[in-house]
Amino acid sequence: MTNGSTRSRKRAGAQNRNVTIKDLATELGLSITTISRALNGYADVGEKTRKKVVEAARRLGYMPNRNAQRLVTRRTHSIGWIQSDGDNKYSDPHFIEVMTGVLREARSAHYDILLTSETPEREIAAYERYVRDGSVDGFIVDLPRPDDPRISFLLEAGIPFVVHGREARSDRYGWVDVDNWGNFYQLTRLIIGNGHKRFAFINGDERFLYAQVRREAVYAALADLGLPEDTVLYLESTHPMVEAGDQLTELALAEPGVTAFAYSSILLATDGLRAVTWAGRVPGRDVMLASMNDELQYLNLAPFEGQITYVRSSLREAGRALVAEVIRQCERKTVTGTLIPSVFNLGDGVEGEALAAPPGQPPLTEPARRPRTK
Amino acid sequence: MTNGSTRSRKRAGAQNRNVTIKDLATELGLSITTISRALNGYADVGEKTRKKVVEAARRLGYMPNRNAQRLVTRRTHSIGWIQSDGDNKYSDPHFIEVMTGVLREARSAHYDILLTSETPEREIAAYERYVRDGSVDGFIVDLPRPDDPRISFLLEAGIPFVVHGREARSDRYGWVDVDNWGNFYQLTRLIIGNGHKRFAFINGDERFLYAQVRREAVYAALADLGLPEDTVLYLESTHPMVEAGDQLTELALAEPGVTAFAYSSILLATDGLRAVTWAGRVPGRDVMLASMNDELQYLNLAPFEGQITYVRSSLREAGRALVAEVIRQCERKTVTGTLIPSVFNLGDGVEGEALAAPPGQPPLTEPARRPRTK
DNA sequence: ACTTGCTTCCAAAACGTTTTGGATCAGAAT
DNA sequence: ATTCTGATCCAAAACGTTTTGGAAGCAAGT
Repeated sequence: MTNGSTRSRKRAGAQNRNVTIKDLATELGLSITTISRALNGYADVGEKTRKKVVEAARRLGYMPNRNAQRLVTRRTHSIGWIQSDGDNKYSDPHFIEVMTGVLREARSAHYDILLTSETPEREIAAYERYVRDGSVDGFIVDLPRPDDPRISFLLEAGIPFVVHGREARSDRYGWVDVDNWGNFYQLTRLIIGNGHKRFAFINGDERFLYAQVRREAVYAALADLGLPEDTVLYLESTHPMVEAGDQLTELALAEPGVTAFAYSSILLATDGLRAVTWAGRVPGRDVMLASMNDELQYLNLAPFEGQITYVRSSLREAGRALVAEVIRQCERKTVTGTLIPSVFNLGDGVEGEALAAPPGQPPLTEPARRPRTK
Repeated sequence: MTNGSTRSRKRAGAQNRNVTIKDLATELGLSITTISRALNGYADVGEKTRKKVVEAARRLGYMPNRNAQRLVTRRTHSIGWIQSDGDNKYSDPHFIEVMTGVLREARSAHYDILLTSETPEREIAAYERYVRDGSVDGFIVDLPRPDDPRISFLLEAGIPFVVHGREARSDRYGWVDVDNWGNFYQLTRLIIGNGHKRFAFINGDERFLYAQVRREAVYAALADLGLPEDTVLYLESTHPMVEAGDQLTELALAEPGVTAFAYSSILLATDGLRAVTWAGRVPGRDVMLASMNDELQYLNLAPFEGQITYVRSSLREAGRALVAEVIRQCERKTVTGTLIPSVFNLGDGVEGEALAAPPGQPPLTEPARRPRTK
């Protein structure tokens, strides 16, 4: 496939050996022990000699060999991200958003990210291999599914990992999540509280837990409000760019009585806004759009100002928290959960009083999804 | 920012040492030398003992420690991708597309990808560090710019690398590229050949070489056809999702005499098609759309069938070729260039005879951009 | 004078591989 | 009988760090 090979030429190949700790030792007439301990900030090396060592290290351009360090310390200072090659989820702009945060935090913590794709069959084995052969210290697991086999395995194997999301076992591992349940419970109340009798909910891919939790939350809110289930017209988009928001919105517009739209992604919502406008409806007057907004960095929301009610939360912040948590886990052996904050942003003409959840309602920070009876 | 920490709990922490080559040696009563050479397929170990060794290795779940291997062989079997944290280019869906190919080829070649983001100031230093400290064997450089300092540095330092794109020095390093020049030269001829007197060209970000080459090609084609420069209305989109194709297309529609549109990305083109349709024009009848199509995996082109003339080329294939080339370079010290093939796909009612380039025209496989006099 | 304690340094072992330079032995060639 | 030739194995060194368990020197306390 990659034919068309053209030129060919030898490379210089200057096989210059790197400067090692031993070079510094002979240069300064010290032992390699002292060099090592000086550079690593131990207290048992004199202040004047430490100065000399760090000066010489900088002057000779010394750079510790990370493989030697890893071999002896049994810590790699790098964490793995194994992408399932089967699904197309990482062509999703949301993936990039959290990866941006991951890379940024990793850099500032002096950790590396090992990115791999693996076929579903070999995926589990890859998790074991990468930690057993000394490639990584731990993993980040994105987009958990119900009874996710990756989580089962990693828990069983005792390998450090953090999950972007929660499920039934989330008190046993480190996680980072947004309050999916609370946010969509609230969005539903908001829509109903603004007088809409029927609305469409265009959700994300139900194979993933976050989408299931959001669906539960919407139906739970309706139940708590004493409204029938068909108050919501439920639609699903497996990919924000394959099944675009405008097509699904047009579908919903054809249904009688639908005057509001809830979206699981701001990408779906902006597409939906276009369809709504096209159909001659005016948001804030005769129609209401509400959405989760994951703050995709490339998306300019200015043109949609005031036309979409959204609750925003930063996926990039989640990415940062993910690597912070997995590092914490590698270094202190404790697992903790982190909730990324969300903030509501009401569109023009939208009343927000429904946001104050009345007593007796389920807590907004519902820790796990409530299984829905089929 | 990542407040809301909740639970905390100790982890099991079974500090079980991994099985090493030494364990195999004592288990089988052989020397570690023999184990190593048996596993690595050397000829100086008997066939029966080799059988025993691989069987024992599988039985005990032996996995070679990669850091020990890397330390002694001075080869890491992993390649680096350093992303500039300053620009937003990797929120571009095109990035994901090539990364998909990169990861796939890396996996099948048993290489790892080290992904990092780095601030522009420290970027160059990072390239040196990652290869000097034994983290990676070489690099993939994406989206080269004019006189790209990364290329200058990597050439100077003699570090293995491959560039996704070509420029003046491209005979001195390994590269993978699509025929940007030829493709846009041809697209221009195609538009003119189909009777259009004026057209808009909505290009990508001119900070990157690929966009500059495409602009050169369009103007070169016009010059070769004896047409004035203002035959083309030149527009630039710095990001396919920030400056969307529909807005720029509406802008072009307002210009007098514009009946055709060329796009640097299929994302811009599909947006543009929407704007054109909105304006009541019909592709194939009174308007023509032409585009580069990078085969984004999530993009469903079926709804646009026949309405856009495009030349498609696989970014995923380019990704595969990139890691293949950098591996080849690490192992055989030769640099070669690879041209990813392109194929034209004419829209409804579009005549393709202009595609046969008349003699005297510049070759379609123009190796580098022609500097345009300012 | 003798111990104690503190500061500053270091030799040697260890981490888990690969590779070098033989050693051993059987059978074939001389 | 001796040498030669493969075939099969191995001891030891090396890769570049960190860490362990002191040693040396010196001042202060007894």
